[in-house]
Amino acid sequence: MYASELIKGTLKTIVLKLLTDNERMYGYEITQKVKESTSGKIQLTEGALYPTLHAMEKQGILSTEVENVGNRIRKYYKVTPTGKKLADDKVNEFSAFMETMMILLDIQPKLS
Amino acid sequence: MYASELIKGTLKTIVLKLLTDNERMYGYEITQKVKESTSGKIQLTEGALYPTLHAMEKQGILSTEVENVGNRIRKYYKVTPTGKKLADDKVNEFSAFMETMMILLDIQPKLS
DNA sequence: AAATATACATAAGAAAATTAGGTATATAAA
DNA sequence: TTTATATACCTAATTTTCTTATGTATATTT
Repeated sequence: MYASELIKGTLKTIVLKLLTDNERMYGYEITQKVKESTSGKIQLTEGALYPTLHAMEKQGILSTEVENVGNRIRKYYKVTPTGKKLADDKVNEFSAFMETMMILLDIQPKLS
Repeated sequence: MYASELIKGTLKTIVLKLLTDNERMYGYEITQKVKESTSGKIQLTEGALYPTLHAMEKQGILSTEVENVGNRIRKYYKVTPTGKKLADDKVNEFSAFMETMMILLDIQPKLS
């Protein structure tokens, strides 16, 4: 796990990226997907995720579809067209930010 | 300029890196150096920097030397031995974090 | 039967930054 | 020469964002 301060500010970017790649996902699914694809190094907390999802819906970045799975409720999120543009911008911005930080901290990326 | 939320959490790492490379620097100098070497893309605000410097001194990460330059005061900061270890850790952690984010966001670093 | 996993949610508090203000000297421009 | 900009420090109120804690409820595994 990384120091939480590092992860700060990247939540929206991560959510938008996952939702552009996956058509629709529900909150809990997002937490599990991030945990899995980062080998547990990034773990989104529900206390941070849910309020952010609600805010993004309110802002028209995401839309929702509620479904009943058995007796449980499941709330799927999708990116709106507005959200798609924002997703691109956010990912590109993070990419550029990384380039800048690599220069500033004098670090090289691992080649894969 | 990057969205401020992106830069959040990186302030201490940036300060520690600069101070390990430069022996000693004063607050204003740090803001200018960062601005210059990122072509203005990262601009530290004094309201964020000074309280952080004070906190780091209190924690034994940095030590200070006050000097008079003309009629003005200048407060130089240096990393303590404790700070040197932390600087390494912080930079390595950010580096690892970037690797993780590159996988998660599916972005490649520019080769230089 | 109890513990863990799934799945949502909110609310109090902490942490970290922004914004805005304050003091003061030095230098460049109008 | 006065005004604006640059240098150089600082703090305080507010905002933003996250953590921690808690709550509800069903499903599944031990």
